Amino acid sequence: MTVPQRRRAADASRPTLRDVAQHAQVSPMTVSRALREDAGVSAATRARVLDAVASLGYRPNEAARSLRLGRSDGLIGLVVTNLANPFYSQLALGLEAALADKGMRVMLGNTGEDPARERQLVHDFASRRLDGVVVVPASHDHRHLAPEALGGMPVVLAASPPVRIEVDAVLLDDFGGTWEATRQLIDSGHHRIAFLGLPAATWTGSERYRGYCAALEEAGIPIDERYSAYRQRDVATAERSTTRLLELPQPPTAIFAANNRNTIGAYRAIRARGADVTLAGFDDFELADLLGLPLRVVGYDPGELGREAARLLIDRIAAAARGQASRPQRVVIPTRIVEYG
Amino acid sequence: MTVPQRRRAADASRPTLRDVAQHAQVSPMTVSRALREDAGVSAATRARVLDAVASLGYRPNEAARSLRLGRSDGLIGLVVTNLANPFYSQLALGLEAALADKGMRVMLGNTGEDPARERQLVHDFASRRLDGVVVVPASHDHRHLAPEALGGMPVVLAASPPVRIEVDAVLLDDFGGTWEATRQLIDSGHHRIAFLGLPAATWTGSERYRGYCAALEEAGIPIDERYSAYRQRDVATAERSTTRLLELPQPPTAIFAANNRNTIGAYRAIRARGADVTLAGFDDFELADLLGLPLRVVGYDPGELGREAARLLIDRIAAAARGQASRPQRVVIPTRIVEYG
DNA sequence: CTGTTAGCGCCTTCAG
DNA sequence: CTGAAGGCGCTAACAG
Repeated sequence: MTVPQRRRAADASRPTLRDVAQHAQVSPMTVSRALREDAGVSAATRARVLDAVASLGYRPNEAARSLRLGRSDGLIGLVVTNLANPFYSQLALGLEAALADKGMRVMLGNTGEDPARERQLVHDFASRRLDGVVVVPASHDHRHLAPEALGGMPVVLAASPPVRIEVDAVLLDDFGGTWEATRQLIDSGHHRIAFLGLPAATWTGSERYRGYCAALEEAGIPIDERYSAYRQRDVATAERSTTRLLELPQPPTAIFAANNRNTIGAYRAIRARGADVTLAGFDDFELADLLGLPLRVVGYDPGELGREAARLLIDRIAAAARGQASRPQRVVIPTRIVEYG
Repeated sequence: MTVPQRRRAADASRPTLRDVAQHAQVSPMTVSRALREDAGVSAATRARVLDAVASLGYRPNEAARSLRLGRSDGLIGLVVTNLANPFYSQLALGLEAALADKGMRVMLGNTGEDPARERQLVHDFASRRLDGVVVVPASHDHRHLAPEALGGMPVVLAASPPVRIEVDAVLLDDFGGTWEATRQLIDSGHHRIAFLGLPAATWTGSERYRGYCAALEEAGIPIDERYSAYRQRDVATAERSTTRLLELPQPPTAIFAANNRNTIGAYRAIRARGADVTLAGFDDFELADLLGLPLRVVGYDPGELGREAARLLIDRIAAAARGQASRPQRVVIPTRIVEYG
């Protein structure tokens, strides 16, 4: 029978609570308490402990802590569809900042719009016992995102409301922002307004289309399908769709683009043809003011989405820890119209 | 004496390996082996195990695994200065993608250019026993980033080479890219070329300035300090600095901007004054082609930085696991000149 | 091929 | 105010 070694050899591994205890001539328990400021440790002892911690360069092992506590220590997952999109990276930054304030961290996952990958990621996050997860869903049916399916891990959706599950969500005022911008186009005398849309199956896509339709309807302008049949996600496709719109016998005099990809694609097409069309779109973006074309965008603070998601998640986690279950909340981030050019 | 309860009550906690073992009528060890495809489990047993896993919805507890193995399971830290900058978010995306391929994950940290926060983040990551960390340093002295100071956690620097420590690094061809772009400005007949720089204490700032100086020197053009004394990080400051340059008695006929913030700031100033100045800069950016001004940029693939960092780190981690220590590597991502307008 | 033993580092519970 | 015991879920090292 071999003697089990207390430490896995003299490798570069960090000192443990035991080492600190030995160094400070106290029991491990006392060190643990001293470090967590658990009332009931004399000032003198605490000082000795902190001294030992400093001189050994001790840092607690989060894995052990997690295991013992049954939860990760302040780790939140973030699942987005495309981090290269400034919208999501700013959301990530807002989330990171809000959590870092509370000593928490973000674990990152990118789905590339693939629902299978989304499912895989949240399950992995659940395995890792993260305290919670913020998801910008790529899927339409969210049942795999239910906390009950994830070992009780709280979930907050961002940019899209829950479907077939009940969880908190942070949303943009997709409908209202689009409605307002469209109304302003109408007010400036436009009647033939085209809509350059996102895939209709997406929440943002359909809400923004709804806002557009509502504004037209309200003004008594019939919705002409020829002006709204194009649904695309990337700049190149948006550009082609716009070109087709501009080639109609009676081209639109204004275009509302459902997001920054579409706005930029539309801009490229308009500029390439030197067309006389007024452009408006959802999402503000850098350099929007320098395009040399009157442009009206629906702006908002993407970081705020992240910060609000953090808030909802932290509240939810705290409630769960107390065994409380409250009704899912829904927060809407306001939008504002910004005019350029 | 109380009976210690095996499970912490009937809460929403996930089934454990033991539960699976019981369900499959085998020992926990067998389940462990079956799941990790550790050779030496009969096909029949494995099938029973997998069955039990499926019916219980079992997922391994990563915290326990980490604790037992003394390392986190495929977790890499990423510390950047500003995730809102597309450069870093694309780097993050490249890293995430490269790691996800190997079942690994990224933990995110944003320093906001604050060295104190950088130090805090890497130490926290070390506490969490991450397998390694990629850092875009905000600090100038990197001793706090030495693996020896971090419990042996491997470190890879990005965008900036190590100072006072020896670790792997992924760099851009800051010098070469700038040199080439400046040379091209000279070749097109420019003599009074201004340099709109980053803080001189930064690696990228000084390397790019060096490239600019080298090109001028090579062409026999003396370096005129009045054309290169401005060093700034954000668009607004760059715009003001450019305006000052344009107001010189003998304004420059061309400007090289050290990064996309400076290029955009310069563009704003040039456009506001309707100045006749040729613009070039480091970093490609969206809409660069639509500014309606001839523009030459030093382009490269930011995602490649992340992917290369992943590669270096994975190699380093594997080597460390084998107890090998090889010389630090340095990878340089090539740049290319892109012309617009 | 499968099971037993022991312990990773920490914290909850109970004794002193 | 401090210490001892024990176990969170998993797996390396030994039996059988």
